Amino acid sequence: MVVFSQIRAVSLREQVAEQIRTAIIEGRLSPNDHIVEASLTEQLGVSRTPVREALILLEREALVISLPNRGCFVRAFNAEDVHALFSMRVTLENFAAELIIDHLTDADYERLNHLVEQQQFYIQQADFKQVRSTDMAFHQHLINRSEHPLLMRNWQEIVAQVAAVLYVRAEGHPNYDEMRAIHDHRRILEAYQAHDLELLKAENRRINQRVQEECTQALARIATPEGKPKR
Amino acid sequence: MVVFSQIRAVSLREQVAEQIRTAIIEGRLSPNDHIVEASLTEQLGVSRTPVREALILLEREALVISLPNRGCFVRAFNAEDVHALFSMRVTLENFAAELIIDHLTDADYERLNHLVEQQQFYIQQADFKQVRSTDMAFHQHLINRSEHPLLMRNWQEIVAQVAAVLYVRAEGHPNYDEMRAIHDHRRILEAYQAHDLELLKAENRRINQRVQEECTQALARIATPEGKPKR
DNA sequence: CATAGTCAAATTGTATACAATCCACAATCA
DNA sequence: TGATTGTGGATTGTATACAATTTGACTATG
Repeated sequence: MVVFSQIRAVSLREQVAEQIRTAIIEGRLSPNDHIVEASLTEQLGVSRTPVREALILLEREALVISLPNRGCFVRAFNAEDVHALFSMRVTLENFAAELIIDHLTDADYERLNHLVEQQQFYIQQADFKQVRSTDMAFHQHLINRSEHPLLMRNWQEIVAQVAAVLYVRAEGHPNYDEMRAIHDHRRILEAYQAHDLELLKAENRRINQRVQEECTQALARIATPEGKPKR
Repeated sequence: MVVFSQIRAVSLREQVAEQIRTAIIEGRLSPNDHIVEASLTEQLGVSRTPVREALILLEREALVISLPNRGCFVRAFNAEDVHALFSMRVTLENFAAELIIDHLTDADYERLNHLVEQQQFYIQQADFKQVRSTDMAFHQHLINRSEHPLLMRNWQEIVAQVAAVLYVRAEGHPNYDEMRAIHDHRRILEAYQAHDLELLKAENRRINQRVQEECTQALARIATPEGKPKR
């Protein structure tokens, strides 16, 4: 008899990490910004210890870069980074595809279709935060369905980077056609339902290739002259 | 005039992490062991802060599991974990293969052949620590050659787990034929030199499949009755 | 006998204090 | 003037002190 859901205390470390992560993804912290521990300590009302520990987590997600005795800087993505990011994403998504293509249930398709419709709705509402969120949920569902702990872990580590880069696309590519994602997702679903692994992989490659190019272009448009962490 | 080589300060955090990592890989810390911060503080002669930070790093490598307010426990691998580990390893190695198969130079082949010969030498010397080390160096060289930062990062995160599991194989599979690895590596090199990506991928799958089975068997042999972290 | 309540020991989580390091800029000298 | 060398302030790295949580044994109680 399952009535209650798990309660878990979430440590300050995690809360701090989540706040910084969101700030980076939403662009409130800009690339190459120096993250000073003492400043976060003040703003968040916690001591330096959880702040430091949060920064160690974020360094592992490659959202910040830590230089010894100099501190943490918000990661700046260049074209090569974006390429690496999306090529890894394809690799992981295609791995997930191999694992799940013959195991998706009607409930999965229902859920995935629902997410696509929801995303379309949010596009019409011009609520782009929710658009990103449902978009990510679509991909996340496929990954989770693999029930592969390492895959899910590695995915989690790049998903924040992807989000950060997609924010850049939104900035530097204002007239981006959000409906493309809807069509992409539908084609992915069709390939899954046809149990056509090769088609699916090709679609994933094609889509990520395109998104990568969009991000790279956006990146070039808002090109920051400086390249490396400064202060 | 180059006289001196670079000095880089390596933080206590990293040193502590390295010590714990090695202890786990070499089996001096056993699965499900409770890692008490205060105890490490004494043994290593540093304060709790770098110890805590090192444990956060190791948790990301999935070598330890941290339970809130209860502490860190040495990761225990079961058959599913081993399966997940090696399937991810194949995925990453095959991704690397795609990236580098047409870009390996004579210097690369020379280096790789040298590593194989070196490994064979250490097998004859029965120096199994060095055998593991050169074996890993072979795979590491291929990964590094991809120059794909995310791939190298993800690889780094599973390499310690692989090492820990291979230690289990050594324990529970004492009459393991070390020469198999030599043949495997030669076949990998042949596939690379033939520029036959599909053959290469198949070899990787076959090899990892076999190693996985060996590890699973070894695991079953030294089966610890208890399953979950206790204390 | 089973259940609930209480408390102490161990351990982790957090805050703060102190030491080491880095960097910018002034001071010095050829 | 230009290069090099002190010096101070800011910032991170480390140590330690204090608070919160968990756990298990023990007791009380029906």
